[in-house]
Amino acid sequence: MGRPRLHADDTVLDAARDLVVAGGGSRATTAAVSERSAVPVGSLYHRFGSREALLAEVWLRTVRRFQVGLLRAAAAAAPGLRRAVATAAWTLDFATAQPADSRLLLLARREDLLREAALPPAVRTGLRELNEPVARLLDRLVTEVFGRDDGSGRAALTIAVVDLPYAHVRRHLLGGTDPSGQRASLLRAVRLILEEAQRNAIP
Amino acid sequence: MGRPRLHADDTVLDAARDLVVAGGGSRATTAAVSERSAVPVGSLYHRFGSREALLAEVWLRTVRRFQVGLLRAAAAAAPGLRRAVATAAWTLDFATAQPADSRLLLLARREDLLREAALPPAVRTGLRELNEPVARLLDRLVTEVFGRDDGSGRAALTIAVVDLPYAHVRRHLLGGTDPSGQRASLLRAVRLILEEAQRNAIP
DNA sequence: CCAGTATTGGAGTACATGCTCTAATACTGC
DNA sequence: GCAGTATTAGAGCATGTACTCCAATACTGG
Repeated sequence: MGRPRLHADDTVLDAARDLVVAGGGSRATTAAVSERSAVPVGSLYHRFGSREALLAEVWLRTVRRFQVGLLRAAAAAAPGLRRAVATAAWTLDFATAQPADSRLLLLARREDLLREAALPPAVRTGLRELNEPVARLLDRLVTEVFGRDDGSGRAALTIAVVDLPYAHVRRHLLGGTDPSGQRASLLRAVRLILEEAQRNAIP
Repeated sequence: MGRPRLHADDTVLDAARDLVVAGGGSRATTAAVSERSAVPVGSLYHRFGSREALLAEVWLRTVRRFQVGLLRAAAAAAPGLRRAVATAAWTLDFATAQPADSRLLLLARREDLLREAALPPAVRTGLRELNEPVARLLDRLVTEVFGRDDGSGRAALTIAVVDLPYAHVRRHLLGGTDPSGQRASLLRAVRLILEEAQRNAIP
């Protein structure tokens, strides 16, 4: 079945990710990825088809890694507030465990890496289906924490569990400090916001 | 003293900013900026010297606008908790008043727009001095709110006054909704976090 | 050992991009 | 009106970029 592969896909994806993280999407040129990964451009195109498809794969791999851990952390926690806080905590823990991937999620935008129009169909559907399990998790958390599908509850939950940890980690990664240093005080803030929203929601 | 200027600098900077916000730093090519602003490339180079310098100017202008307003809002408020909340509020108000600039701050990184090495010295020192007044403001808030330079107090303050408003505005700008809609509930959360930290800090 | 084949490897190509150059232009002070 | 000059304007150039092409390579099944 032909000549065996000499370079693992992850080698290429790691190189591309590191370049994007270090200097923005435009710095990950085919030549730069080739040099950093020691994989010739010809091989890059044989594997991925185009620069866009390669960068899309970088993005997909990272999002998948994050979400697998997120769903696992949420599943392991007790229902209600506990689960919500555990969800928030995962963003911090991911940043500590996988700093490079975390940087990609926090510092690059999808639009910087890929124009959806110019992608192979398989990748496009992959992208679209990624957010679904997480959306379902949020639905579940809303009903667990607020008892019903409350609109303003959902807003508070998103802020507390998604946006606030995101902002926190982003600031630390940009500043070069360790986000887990203030883990306790961040999670306290998360809990406070949710409890306050609970009080407002059930008057 | 020579031919009068036909195009205002801000016209060019606006065009470049909008391109960056819409599609990432790499989309703001000299040709694209020229077309969108209706200013010929020759004029761009006559004014700004290089593409890098132009993008740096875009960044500087936006950061300056944000920080001038921030410092003014903080100065106008009463000391202590009030001032801290007013500081947080400014991030929201800026997003409402200057959505395009706000998008730039939230969605672009400095590294995406410029490599510090390749900049005129004046711009480089400008960049470096930008954050200083804001850092001093944070110091001042820490002592006002917590009485002394408390480490955990500083953590809570940064989370409440920087991270939380950032997260809130980001969510709304990405989703296309108006961040000021939940202004009251966001500021309540800011106050809650700070009060809780005060209780923990002075036991 | 011999097809058959998937992969390697890098020189070569067409094109986009940042930037330069110079003539034309339209104002000011004298 | 006449220098003097800052700005306009866009054609042209050198370089960097994504991508192609094809011979060479190294494995597998028969």
